[in-house]
Amino acid sequence: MHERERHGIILSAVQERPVVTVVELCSLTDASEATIRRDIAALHVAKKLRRVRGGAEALAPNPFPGLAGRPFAVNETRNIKQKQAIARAAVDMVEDGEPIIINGGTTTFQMVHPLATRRCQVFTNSFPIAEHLLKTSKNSVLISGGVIYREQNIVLSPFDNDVTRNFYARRMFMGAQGVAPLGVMEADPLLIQAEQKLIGQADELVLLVDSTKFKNRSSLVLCPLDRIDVLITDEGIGDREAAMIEAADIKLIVAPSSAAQEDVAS
Amino acid sequence: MHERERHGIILSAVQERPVVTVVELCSLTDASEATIRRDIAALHVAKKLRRVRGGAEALAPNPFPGLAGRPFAVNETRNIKQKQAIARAAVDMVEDGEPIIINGGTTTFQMVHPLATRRCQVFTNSFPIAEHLLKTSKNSVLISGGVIYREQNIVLSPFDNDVTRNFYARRMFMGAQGVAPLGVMEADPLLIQAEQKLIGQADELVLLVDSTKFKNRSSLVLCPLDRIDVLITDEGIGDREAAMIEAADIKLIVAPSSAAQEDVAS
DNA sequence: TCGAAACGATCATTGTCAATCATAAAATGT
DNA sequence: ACATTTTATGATTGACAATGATCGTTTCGA
Repeated sequence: MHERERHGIILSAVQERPVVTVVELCSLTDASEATIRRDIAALHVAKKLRRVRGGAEALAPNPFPGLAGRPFAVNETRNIKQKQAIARAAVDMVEDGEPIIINGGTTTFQMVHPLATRRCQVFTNSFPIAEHLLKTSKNSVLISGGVIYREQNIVLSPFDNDVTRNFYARRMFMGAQGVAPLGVMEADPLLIQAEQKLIGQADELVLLVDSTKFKNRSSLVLCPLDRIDVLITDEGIGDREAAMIEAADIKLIVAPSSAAQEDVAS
Repeated sequence: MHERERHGIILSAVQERPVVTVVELCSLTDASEATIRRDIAALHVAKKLRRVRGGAEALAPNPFPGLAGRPFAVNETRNIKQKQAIARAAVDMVEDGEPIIINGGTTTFQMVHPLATRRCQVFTNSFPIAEHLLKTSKNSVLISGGVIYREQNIVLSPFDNDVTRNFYARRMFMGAQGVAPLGVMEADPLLIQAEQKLIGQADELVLLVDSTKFKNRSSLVLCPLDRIDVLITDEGIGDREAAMIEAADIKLIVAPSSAAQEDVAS
């Protein structure tokens, strides 16, 4: 782990949460507290964040006040820029008025921003996505019913006969923990359940994964690769992975992450 | 939990309702009373809120407490004090851990405040209630699935086979537009549908209506009076109405509106 | 007036910080 | 090629701030 890497992790963590503690950053970066403090101090004088006792906080207030106090897990806040570019490319696929399904996740959550000016019919199992779309857009929002899991930020019914079965869309957008020749991988059994329920309610599965996900190997196989129709990722994807995707007959979309990035202030 | 985080939680809690007690903030933040007092004192000198005995209050009263960005219709925010007293009496009926059903509505919404320090299992079709309980309490929250109606602030599935049918509780708490010898009256067809779905999933129906509702005559009969088991109202109820309620074999609870009032500045 | 709740002060404990030193890897000089 | 310097990092320690618990006092309502 190099200095740049750590700084990137620290900055993305700070951007999505009001405060991040030194200890949290230690476990994120496998660095010692001393190093994290030095990093925070350096980023502080560079005016990239504000140093506070116990950790660091973002300079600008959190742009998603709806999520304050109940953020996504910290280790899922990385690669924000790539995720935003991917989410934008995903939203570019849909037309106004079109019904879509969005599965919960940190990458798919980024779709709420480009969706703010749209008027689609969105079905989701993610409470934060529903909340955000409800408050900041005119999209028609549907939510699946069931228990609201705070940690995973999803709504999941233990029963099969819920409203999910009555919604159908041409496209479903989903995230994942990892992508491998074996298939799409996910870590959390609850997320697997939630995604399984939604797969099958759409013709076309669109997978949103930043390029680091190709290196992840989670333990649970969500579905085989050939179930996926479109995969959107960022420019960090390697040739081998791209070949793997296209060999599985998946349409590969690489979201431009350089040009359209600087204007995004999250 | 660190200082900044607590301050954020305290400030958002104070903005969502006129007054927050120290004890409520303790259960929200898992901090001790001493720490909360220190935080409130610090935020007071920082002019972020006003310190009052028992807790803290917002500097500028929020005209639509709890409903940032998407308030209920303004004419439904009347009789706030009575509604809060009624809601408190309703929450007093339930024990920690008990499953309850709360139907959407402005009166039932007030239950989120006394529920903040509880740990019940709450099933609701109200998006704001679910949202609030998720963010400001440790209750287990379940939500019905379906279309989220912005105006009525409820989630309603057009299908019968949703998760609602799989949840059962001893008590259901509901509001209404009016109460007459004919039965419980409601104005909005959507609300009728939503309430109809929930009635039947509970043994006991508890109706929360402020005393002005006895004069309302809406057009739609939700259910006959004898379907109601308990009715909670405020001291403004007249003798004739009280007699009517007890004639229908309904347990009448009059929430004391004087004692618990003065701390409420709406 | 009395009792309960809230408050303020105090103190022990815990957690956080800054300074210092040791180690290892990379860069540099001989 | 070898030794030295530089740099980044991790570990240790004493100082200090934050927290939680206790206890006596004050405030408020009955």
